[in-house]
Amino acid sequence: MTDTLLAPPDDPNPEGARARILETASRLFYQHGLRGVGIDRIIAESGVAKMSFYRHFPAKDDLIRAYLEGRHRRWLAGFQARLAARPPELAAVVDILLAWAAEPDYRGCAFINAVAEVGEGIAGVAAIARAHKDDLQRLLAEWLAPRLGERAPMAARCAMVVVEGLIVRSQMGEGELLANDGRWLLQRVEAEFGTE
Amino acid sequence: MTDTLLAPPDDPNPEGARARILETASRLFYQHGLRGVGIDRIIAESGVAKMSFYRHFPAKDDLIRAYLEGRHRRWLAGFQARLAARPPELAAVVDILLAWAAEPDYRGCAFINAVAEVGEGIAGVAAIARAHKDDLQRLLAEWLAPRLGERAPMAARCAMVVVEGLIVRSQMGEGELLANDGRWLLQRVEAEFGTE
DNA sequence: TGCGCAATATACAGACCTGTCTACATCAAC
DNA sequence: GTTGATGTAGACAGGTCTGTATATTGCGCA
Repeated sequence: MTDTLLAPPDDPNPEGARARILETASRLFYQHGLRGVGIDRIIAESGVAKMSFYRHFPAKDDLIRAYLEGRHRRWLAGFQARLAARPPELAAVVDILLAWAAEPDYRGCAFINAVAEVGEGIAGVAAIARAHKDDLQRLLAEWLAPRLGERAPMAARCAMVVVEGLIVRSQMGEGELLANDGRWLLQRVEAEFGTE
Repeated sequence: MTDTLLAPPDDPNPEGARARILETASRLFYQHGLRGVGIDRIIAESGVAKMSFYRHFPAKDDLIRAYLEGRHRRWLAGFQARLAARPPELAAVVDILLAWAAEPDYRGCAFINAVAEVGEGIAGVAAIARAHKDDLQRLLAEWLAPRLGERAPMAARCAMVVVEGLIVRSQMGEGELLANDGRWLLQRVEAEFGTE
């Protein structure tokens, strides 16, 4: 299992201008925000010529969408791998989220952050973020299905509210008792939808 | 009661450069993000000269902090006024939040958004945001106290996780079943901490 | 009347940002 | 060997951003 929640890059080959640009942009965008990082910095830190950049990404917004789509795939892959390693009890979700939040460069959910920053200001961003959350909810529902049956989708929907709350509160530095509260809330969800 | 959750400005007098600047900045910063609005636009839309602006706010970051502090006071005042009008049952919180989320210019929590956008990038922003959340949690605990007694602080802490989840999910456009899920989750919290 | 203060209008400096352009190097395929 | 795709290096245009400087106006007040 990887050290970080995020699965490794699609293209592990550090050669290739496009892969290097995406890798650098992912790190910088997540850390400093979409508008907090300029093209020049991404070009400099990825060791690529400006013309190479604009050959692969006609505009900065294209890079932003590619970053979000890549992160969507990698984050979900990493999350799914960790989920699959545990029986379908929602306490596992709290463990995974809090291990993620404890990573040194943790800055919350990249998709919440992107919507919070630019809203509808960059075409496609809101749609990608929504798709990410939908896929995560679906993933949870499928994982819960063996235990909760046809009620799994409803449980996943409720769990998502708690999941978002845990992500945001840990981002705001409220790390103290999140493990207890999160575990307890999700146990309630599980109990509700697990019983007949 | 006001039409919006936000209480009216501290200085309802639209005369005075400082008040007009803050009013304009509040609207624009909330709507387009801190880095998405330039000084020039704020100056133009508030009908103020550039020198007047810099007399009141030595730098843009000072305006940003003033905006967040003002919003902190006004939002909490508006929320408290609505809470006070209802008996301390957590379903009221869901009603208030969803009425807020239904306002036409709703874009989530200004403090979550500010932290999501700039993180530690602007001095003081993270601290103001944390103070806002702490005060909100305290307010909830005090409101719940007549009903839940000494367990009110714990209930408020759990409720905050759900509150953040509801705010973020409604911001991401997931408005469908939030009322049901939110009400149900908070009823669980209430039941847990209300029984002996 | 004249002083002082707050505000206005506007020009400007210097940095940074996105995106384009030219010129050249490498290398594989046909 | 020529062609085309991919890459590097760096200058440049045009816009926007923050923040400063200059000159002027309106007004209360002594």
